[in-house]
Amino acid sequence: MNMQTALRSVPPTSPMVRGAARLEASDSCQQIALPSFAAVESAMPWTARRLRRGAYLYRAGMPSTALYVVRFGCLKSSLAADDGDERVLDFPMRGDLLGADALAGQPCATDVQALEDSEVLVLPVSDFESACSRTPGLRQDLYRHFGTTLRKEREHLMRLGGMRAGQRLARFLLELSDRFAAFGYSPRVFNLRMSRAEIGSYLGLTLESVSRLFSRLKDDGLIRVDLRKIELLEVAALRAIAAGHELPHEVASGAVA
Amino acid sequence: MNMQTALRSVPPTSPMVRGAARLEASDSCQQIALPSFAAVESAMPWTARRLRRGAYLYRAGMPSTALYVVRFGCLKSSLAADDGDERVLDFPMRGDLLGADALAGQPCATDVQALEDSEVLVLPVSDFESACSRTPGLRQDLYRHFGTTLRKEREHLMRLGGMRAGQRLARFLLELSDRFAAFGYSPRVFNLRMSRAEIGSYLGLTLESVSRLFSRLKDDGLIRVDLRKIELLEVAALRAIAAGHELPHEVASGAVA
DNA sequence: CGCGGTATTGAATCAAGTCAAACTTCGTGG
DNA sequence: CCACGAAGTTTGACTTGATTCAATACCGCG
Repeated sequence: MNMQTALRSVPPTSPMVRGAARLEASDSCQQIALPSFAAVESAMPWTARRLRRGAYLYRAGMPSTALYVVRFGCLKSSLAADDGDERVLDFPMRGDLLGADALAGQPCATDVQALEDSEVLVLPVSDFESACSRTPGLRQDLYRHFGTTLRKEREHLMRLGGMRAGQRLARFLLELSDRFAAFGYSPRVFNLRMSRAEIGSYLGLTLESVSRLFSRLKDDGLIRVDLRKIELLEVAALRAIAAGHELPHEVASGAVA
Repeated sequence: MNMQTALRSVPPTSPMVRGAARLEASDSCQQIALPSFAAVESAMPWTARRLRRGAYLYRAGMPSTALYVVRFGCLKSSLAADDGDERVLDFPMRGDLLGADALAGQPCATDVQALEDSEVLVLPVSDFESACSRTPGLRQDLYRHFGTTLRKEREHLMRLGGMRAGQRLARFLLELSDRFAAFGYSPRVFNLRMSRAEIGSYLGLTLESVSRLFSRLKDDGLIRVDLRKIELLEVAALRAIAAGHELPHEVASGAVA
């Protein structure tokens, strides 16, 4: 397909896009999804693949040939509903594992598109599977990955069913905050990589509702928001909203405690 | 339908509930989730466990020790939202695999309760894991299982986000119909095992809405419904609704066939 | 028989969606 | 570098689908 597009336009600094086995511990990308990955004894060939903003890693229906671990950037996995328009399922970021359908020998189930310039580690499925057969720890990691993925989906289900719009958005912001924090970035100030429409699709809301909710949070002094620049001002209050306490009513008029 | 094996209650003294390795092909329970399970060469100890209506297979937070495959019956997996009330995540039935958290060494993530008298196959996790290490096919099945589970969750996500209430219920009914059909039961006439409240929780609706929607479908002549007894009369029209075409307008007015 | 859990139905309310318009930002190419 | 058009965002007015509250009916069961 479009292998050429973003494939190996590798940084001039590192001539080695290919490697085998053990990555340095500092390469934290796989630490999260596959902690024991670095400990794999046998050679495990891998490739890096760069994606420009807007480029697709793969699309639904394509034969799946590899697993991917996000090294940096932010992507969007989505699926076209039968009524045509897309529904956003997740925003994979550093450390997230993608393309697990490959393990089941099934075609790609979703579209995955880069929201900003990103890079993923490519793990050919056959290599991975054979590594799995040799390495219980890797299997374990994989199970854990599936477990946490399912858990996240479940939580997402909770969000969509029976949760007010404000609650959903508050959760979304806090989740993003946590993820950025885990990367060592600021949990209070960050840039959204996705549009209002994409957030809305993810949360089961319209883009207008998302916009309105942002404005509301801003008016209430809980966040600062300018386009995609976000700053969380009252995390405690946000947590309260996320927990369902719609508003402790006139939260902190002056109390920044 | 419920084979005699079902009649073995579970007195601790009964040696008959234990077995090893290859189950008969007729024991279709694992065919669905784990096709190659029956082909496992080495001994794979298993136990059957019966659950009375209302009994819990496990509860969220409990240490997980085994995988389960439903042999017959209908269960409910749910999770208490932080606001207290429970959210139904799934209605596992024959062939469905439960408790995959065990593989990741994590505690049970959900509550699982029997909606009617049910039986599950118990597969101790250590045995299962060792069988996995020896049997690529079993691993493959497992991957496939995770793949389809994720796919189902995704579909469920689609339902909850951006889908009208009528659409959700229509989908729910058709999905049930398909599952029953796969079991060899009638896809047109069946009994709901769950209450309106549970359906509502599953679909992200209130029980009143569910009730109303049932009545509406009945009035429109698409289904016959009496409490939990369901008969699908106009499957095509239901599919149309499920697909988003709200109503092909005055469907078959007169055809109560 | 009457009781408790379950289901249906109605009326009023409200949250979120829809439609529409104005405005800002961003990227592209002149 | 600026201008332009496309895309993204905000905001308003209005509509509506679904919830909420509440009353009633029903089934199954002891």
